[in-house]
Amino acid sequence: MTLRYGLLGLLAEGPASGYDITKRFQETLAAVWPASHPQIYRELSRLSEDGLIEVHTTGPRGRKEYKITDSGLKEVKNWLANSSVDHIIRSESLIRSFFFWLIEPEEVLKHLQAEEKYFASQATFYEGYAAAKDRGEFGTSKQTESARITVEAAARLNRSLAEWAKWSQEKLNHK
Amino acid sequence: MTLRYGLLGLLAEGPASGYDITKRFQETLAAVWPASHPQIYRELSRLSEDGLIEVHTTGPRGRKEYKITDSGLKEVKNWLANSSVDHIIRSESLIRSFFFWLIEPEEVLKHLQAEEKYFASQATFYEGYAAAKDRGEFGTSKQTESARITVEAAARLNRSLAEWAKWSQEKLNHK
DNA sequence: AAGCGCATGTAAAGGGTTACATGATTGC
DNA sequence: GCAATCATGTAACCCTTTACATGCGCTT
Repeated sequence: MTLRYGLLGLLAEGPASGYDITKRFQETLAAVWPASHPQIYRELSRLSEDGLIEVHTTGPRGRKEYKITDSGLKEVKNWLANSSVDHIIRSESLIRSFFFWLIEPEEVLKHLQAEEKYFASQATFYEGYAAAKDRGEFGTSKQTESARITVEAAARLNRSLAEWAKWSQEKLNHK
Repeated sequence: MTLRYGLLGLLAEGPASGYDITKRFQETLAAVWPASHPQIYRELSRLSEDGLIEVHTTGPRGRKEYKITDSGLKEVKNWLANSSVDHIIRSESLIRSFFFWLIEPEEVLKHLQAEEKYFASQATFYEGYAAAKDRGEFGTSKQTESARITVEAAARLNRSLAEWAKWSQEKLNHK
């Protein structure tokens, strides 16, 4: 159901087509909830069937702009305010660490170095994004303020995983 | 494919039945990669078909103990050493934050308080677990050392999300 | 007129959850 | 004898990914 609410949330900002939303998802939400275009188009059809969104305008090349309906807006708000949070997190990166004992320490170190580099570069990216938002480069709308909070989480998560990878290397070296 | 390698990894420690592995998954890997028993039984059948594991002994109540084969062991090791890491992380908790602007600040604060509490309690749990491991309560095997690294990640992740939730509340209050 | 990017979709296959179902053994 | 727990599985459904498919519009 999460994708459903993600789409409603994006449409709450204003009308958009499946294509627009796909791009928006890639740009902003891919870090916390990836979604591919077939999935998005299908879910938009369902939302439309259920009356939570409706076709606003049609453009060239069969472009369909969707608009959120009143019941759709009610639905997202209710999700945000009253539903319980699903805390499940899956990380291939972390499950791998559980099995490090199966390979040679040198290979583990090599792996952890690459992981540290990856997470650090991600963290740096989000930290820079956060700083730009703080300088006001994306305006001061409510939406921007919420996005700032999400970016903070992405930055912190990646930074702490980078530090974890570093800590793990030290742990392996000192014994 | 990740579940597949997770099962092979657990079986690399020694023979176990689907039931045993389900429990083991619940206890140790649920934090980083949840798996339900139907999924596990199905994957074990496939692994057996593919010759990566084999039935070792059969016990009471149709209990089947599986044992990893040489090619199975080769397969996990190869996964760990040579395959590229999938860094995708999905978090409903974080995608929600992107849409905070849709609800009242008081509701956001209430929500963030609950989130902070949840993540902090998880963090405390894993930190305690890590401390127990450091006191040697789980022995000093290679497996324990790897698990220690995974637990460290779980602790850090949850701690940083708890801090993020706290930071977000302050951010909302100071403006 | 050719090629690129816009824009929308379908199809197939696999991953994952939830509910249902069954029977055996152990402990009280 | 009864209840709890062990132990395995099937079925139905939904979510997600990857590959395939198509046609329009703009730019060069």
